[in-house]
Amino acid sequence: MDDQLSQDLNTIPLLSGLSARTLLQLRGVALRRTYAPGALILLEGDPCAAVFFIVSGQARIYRLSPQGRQQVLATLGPGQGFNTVPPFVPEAFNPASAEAVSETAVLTLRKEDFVSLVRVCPDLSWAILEDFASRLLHLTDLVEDLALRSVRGRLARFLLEQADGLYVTRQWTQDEMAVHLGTVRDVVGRALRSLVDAGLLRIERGRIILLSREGLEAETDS
Amino acid sequence: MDDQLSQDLNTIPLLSGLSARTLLQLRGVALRRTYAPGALILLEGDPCAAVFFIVSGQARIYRLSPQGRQQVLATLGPGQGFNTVPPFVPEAFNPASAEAVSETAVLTLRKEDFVSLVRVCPDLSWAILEDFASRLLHLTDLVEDLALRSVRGRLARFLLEQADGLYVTRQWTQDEMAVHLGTVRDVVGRALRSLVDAGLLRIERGRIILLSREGLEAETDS
DNA sequence: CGCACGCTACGACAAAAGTCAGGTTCACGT
DNA sequence: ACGTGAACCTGACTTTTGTCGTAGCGTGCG
Repeated sequence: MDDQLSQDLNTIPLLSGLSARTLLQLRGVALRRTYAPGALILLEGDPCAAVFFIVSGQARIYRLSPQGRQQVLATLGPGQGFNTVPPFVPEAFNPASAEAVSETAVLTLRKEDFVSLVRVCPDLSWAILEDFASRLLHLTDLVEDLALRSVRGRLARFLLEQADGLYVTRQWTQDEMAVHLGTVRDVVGRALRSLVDAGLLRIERGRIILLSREGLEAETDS
Repeated sequence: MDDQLSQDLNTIPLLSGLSARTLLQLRGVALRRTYAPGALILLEGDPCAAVFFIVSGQARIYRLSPQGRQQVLATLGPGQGFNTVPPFVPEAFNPASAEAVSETAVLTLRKEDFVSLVRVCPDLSWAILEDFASRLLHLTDLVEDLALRSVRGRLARFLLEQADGLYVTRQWTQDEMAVHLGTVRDVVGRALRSLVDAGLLRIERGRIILLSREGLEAETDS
């Protein structure tokens, strides 16, 4: 019983807690797929056919504007699910696009299978409630950011979030930051420089050093 | 059994579908309160003590910036609930402020009562899932609006949404629109005028007339 | 009637955000 | 070594957004 699919299921907290009986059922309907880096997993506006859970790799969830600008809603890693919202509303369309950041493996469930699973399993429905709740909070923060803060303020917040202590080690390109902050590369570049000029940051190859968390916190408002 | 509380419960779809037994339980723990127009119902950042359901009136849910600017997240009417999210996350703080728009009556449940109610009642938890799902979609749209559209575009979308056919009858002040659109009064004023100049709107006392829904749809992108 | 108040109009201005073009650096593969 | 492309820097420029002060206009009320 510890084949590929079982291992995959174990990496997904939402599903791994299910009863042995439900798991057995699940094995019959779950499908495993992999995507190359950059591959489109689903397109916003399409009818919702399935829900996804990431086994390995990362996926970026985003919206596109008519002009082609992006806004990232979330970047998800192993164990997290996406496109789990539309099954619960009457007209089920994918609310956002998703693409693989790195080589990414997912489990998919047809919408109907997912819904009936949730119906019979209170634990699962509770887990999804918690998931939705935290996503609502996250989106609310994002809305506040976009509506009430300048790019500079958003960038400061973003860096504070990303930083592990004083160091942001993950390599972010300005373009990536831009789509997270709801703006464009050039503007991120300027904002970064202006924070550097203000003595709040230092940029070295491959990482960013926060010289003053307090200073950045202050930039946060406005 | 058809006292005040029963009537109140009946106006709330989320709760009215509960079993007679659960309802009885509910009657013991639900509290009725009323708020004058403009009264603050809850303040963002405070520890979450209770969840709310509107019996009559309206409530505006919003976030405040350090500078005092607002962003409205939702305006809710009878039957709808708010502050229902924090009970599902580990550290429960009110995610937003709420104030009564008109004279407003609410039922409140202590967080713990609400949670145990959800735990024992699958119908309720399903209903909340649906509620959360539609709120996630709504917030996602809001994020796209704020990140990817100009004020002009947002205003166009807003008016199209508000309009019943070609007429927006509800009296919106520019200030109210501004807090919905994540901007300030002056800017809404300018955007309105520019849409009027473009021949897409006419403004009469007490209402706004959309002269061309197609034209406004076009303004929608950007 | 006259006054206060809320809402709006308008113009001038400042700041922020977005756009564009040219040039630099650096990693990578041939 | 060389070319290529991605990422980034830079400055100039436009547009959008935000801010301010002043003024008009209607409604309601003493």
